[in-house]
Amino acid sequence: MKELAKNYDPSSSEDRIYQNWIDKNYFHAEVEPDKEPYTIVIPPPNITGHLHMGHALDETLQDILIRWKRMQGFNALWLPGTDHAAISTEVKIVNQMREEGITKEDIGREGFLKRAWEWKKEYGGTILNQLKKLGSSCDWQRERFTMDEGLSNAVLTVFERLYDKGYIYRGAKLINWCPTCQTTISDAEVEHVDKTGGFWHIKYPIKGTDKFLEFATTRPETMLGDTAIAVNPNDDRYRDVVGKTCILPFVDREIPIIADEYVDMEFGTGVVKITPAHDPNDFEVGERHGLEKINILNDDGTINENGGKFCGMDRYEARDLIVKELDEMGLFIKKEEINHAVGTHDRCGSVIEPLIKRQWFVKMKELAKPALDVYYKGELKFVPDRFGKIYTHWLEDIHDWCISRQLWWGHRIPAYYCSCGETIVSRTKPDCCPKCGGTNLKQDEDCLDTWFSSALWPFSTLGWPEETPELKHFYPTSVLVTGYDIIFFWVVRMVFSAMEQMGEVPFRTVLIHGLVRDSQGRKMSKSLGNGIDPLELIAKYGADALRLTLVTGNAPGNDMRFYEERVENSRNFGNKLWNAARFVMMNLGDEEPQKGELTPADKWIISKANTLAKEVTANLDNYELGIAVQKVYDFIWDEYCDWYIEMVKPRLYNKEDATRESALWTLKNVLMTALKLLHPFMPFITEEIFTSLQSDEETIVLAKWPEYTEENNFAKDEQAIERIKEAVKSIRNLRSGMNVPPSKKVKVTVVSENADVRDTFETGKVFFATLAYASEVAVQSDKSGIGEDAISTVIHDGVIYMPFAELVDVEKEKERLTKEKKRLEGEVMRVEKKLGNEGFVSKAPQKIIDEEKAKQAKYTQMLKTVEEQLANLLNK
RNA sequence: GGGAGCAUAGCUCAGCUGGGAGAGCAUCUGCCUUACAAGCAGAGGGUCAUAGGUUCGAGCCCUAUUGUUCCCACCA
Repeated sequence: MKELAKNYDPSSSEDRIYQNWIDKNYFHAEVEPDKEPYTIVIPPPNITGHLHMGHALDETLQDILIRWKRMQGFNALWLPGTDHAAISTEVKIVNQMREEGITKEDIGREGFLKRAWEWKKEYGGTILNQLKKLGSSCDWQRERFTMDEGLSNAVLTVFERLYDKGYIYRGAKLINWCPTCQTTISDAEVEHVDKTGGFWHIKYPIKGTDKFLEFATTRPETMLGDTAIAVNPNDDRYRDVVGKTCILPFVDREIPIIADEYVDMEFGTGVVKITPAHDPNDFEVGERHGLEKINILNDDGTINENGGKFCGMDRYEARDLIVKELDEMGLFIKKEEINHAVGTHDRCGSVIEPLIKRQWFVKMKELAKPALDVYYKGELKFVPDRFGKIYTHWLEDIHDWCISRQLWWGHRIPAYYCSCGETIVSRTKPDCCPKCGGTNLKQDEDCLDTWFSSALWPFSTLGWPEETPELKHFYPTSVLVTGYDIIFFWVVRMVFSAMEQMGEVPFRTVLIHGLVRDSQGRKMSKSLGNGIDPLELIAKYGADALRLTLVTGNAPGNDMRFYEERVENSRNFGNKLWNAARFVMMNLGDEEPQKGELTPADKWIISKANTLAKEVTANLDNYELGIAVQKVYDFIWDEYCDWYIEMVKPRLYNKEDATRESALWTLKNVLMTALKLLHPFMPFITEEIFTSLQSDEETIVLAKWPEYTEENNFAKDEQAIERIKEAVKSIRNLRSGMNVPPSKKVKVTVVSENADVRDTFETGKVFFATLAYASEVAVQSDKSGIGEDAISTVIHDGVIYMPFAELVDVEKEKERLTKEKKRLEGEVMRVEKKLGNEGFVSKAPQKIIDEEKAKQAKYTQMLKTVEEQLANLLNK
């Protein structure tokens, strides 16, 4: 027998247990064609990342599913890996270099990449090691990285294929430019932030008249790129000026006054300046009217040579100066404050400048269709379902995806330009130009959007484009677990990529979770400094406690507020379980108990555990993880610890008791079932107890998941024990009301005319006595031998008497019984009203009616007994 | 301008297909009962946002309203 500490200490065991799992290779999944696969690919964290609460939640959910399915006998594969995170990583390295006084240009592309790979080697594994602390049962032998050779090959293959099919094209379009990161970004990466800003009212002189056209703008500096002024064609105010021109100050350009439906007559003055090169709407207007597109910005956000004398100034500096000079010219009218949505870069927060650049795009309309179809056909499900709407809305209103980035860290675009003007897209560098035969080919300088490679993750990680056995066996994956915040970035792109390349969904279900917020409901963020470090919590309370906290009391898709007190409670639960196990082991000693004859109490807990297995499995099947774990928690704490263990104590302490061994057997076996049901949620402590209880050679990781069986269903015994529990509660309530300490034990007499009830209490006499703090228990059919002044409490089909004469305060007793009478009268009335309702009796299901009838009988009987008791009291 | 979520005990939240309102924390009372004081036993506390409707029956379904949070969107 092992000596076990009184308090469970996760820090002393978790790392050891995890190492053992790794050594034994439990998490590795081989291709086994006979076994049904269950696959999850991890949302690859960035190599720059550190484990935060969001990861902890995401990984916990995945680990629960994987561990559960593994126990169910599936060939469970959880494939881990990391994302190269193009911008994040590049920015990080550039910053690091800046501290050393080096720039990218100093060391060149090759030098930079060399450095980046070194950085990856050093820090890229950090987050994965942190995942291990959580207990994640990933197959580490299958770890992948988005820039692995195989995955890079997948990227190039997809690029080439999409290009050949005409889905990828290069063109000069209006794109989102981040002047800080100096790269394009996709629409999904633009975050619209409401800001108050200036709204400058300006007027331009109309040529050939002494009139002006007044308009307002939030970005005065873009006037340098204006190529028209627009009004609504139906606007009578401006009918006569359409077709005339304005003179653009500073650059002295003559720009036409045009009419376009886009202009809202109601808004402002009904006049809009048109800058096709720097605004998406204006771009469209420009296309319709054949306007010139003049780019006035450099990549760093300064004004370029098209800005005349403002050339070289930062755009904001130029803005102020332009307004000032317009004022001097008498063209500035006023400045208002306005609240409007400003596009910012979600990574660095800089204001995005729309501008025209030649970039690579994916044509999305057609690719989106199959991704929508699979959702509407039900081949792809979201849990909860409402997130399907977010998914479809995005796909239905999709724009072409700008995939080129002006970065070095990432997959370089496999396009080669010949001096003859030919563009060749090829996975490998062509020897010569197929058109002119020239050998002076230059590869495109840009890299691909990070999400281009993560979009392929569910199949590239399994070996695609090679037809590997893994791909055949494990694809499509079973479920994808992720937060609602990356549906656009990732989920959407994985689905259309998979549909195009594999012709099949990448996963059947998307399980969406919410955000982990701080105790005040704010997002955890670096800038607020309100982040809670999961690793610190693990060190303090253990990974099991953190996991339990993250999964308890939270419905799928909903955000959760995080309180450390909740982790404390989870830790306490672990300790409770630990002590229950300690109790079992102390009593087991070295025995291996035989089943023997089971008592009603044994059957009751076995039956409860049996039902539990059924319900927990059903909840997990429906992704109701929080409900599932709550049930296991309640079973262990309330039923197993607070009732069953207390019930069997007298049998254990009496070595002569004939049912002692069956008590031990039941204690152990029910505990085993509970441990297994809990294992996916709290893997470490369950393994620690399991191996202590069973043997070090076995593991709960591969234990068989409990299943409901008919032979373990004991409805009658459940009912009997519930009746005793009810009586115990009633007695405790009574004693507590009179402030009787548990140490004061008295004779308890159960009086019932019902033979079954007498039998129940007779059989459970010993533990009933313990639970009810009784010195002895008598069970009889009438009141004979009970003192006149005994106090009583009414139970279903009986009365319980205790000799508390000296403690009884007659007035208080009257009050108590009157209150009880009132309560029961209420119950009887409610039930009778229900049963007297013709509509209820004729329409409600029979089961419900029967239940109500049983209640009617019970409460009527109890009411009658209480009335008798009360009458007796009044007679005194 | 569209779309979605949330509103349940003092606090934070569960409540799965409609069938007598739950948990954790907090509060109050009594217990160091030989597994556990990170514990045990008991108690108080809710017109389930408001108003209608459907139903024999509504926290749950429908409609409207109020408050709140979030997402999407090109009103300069």
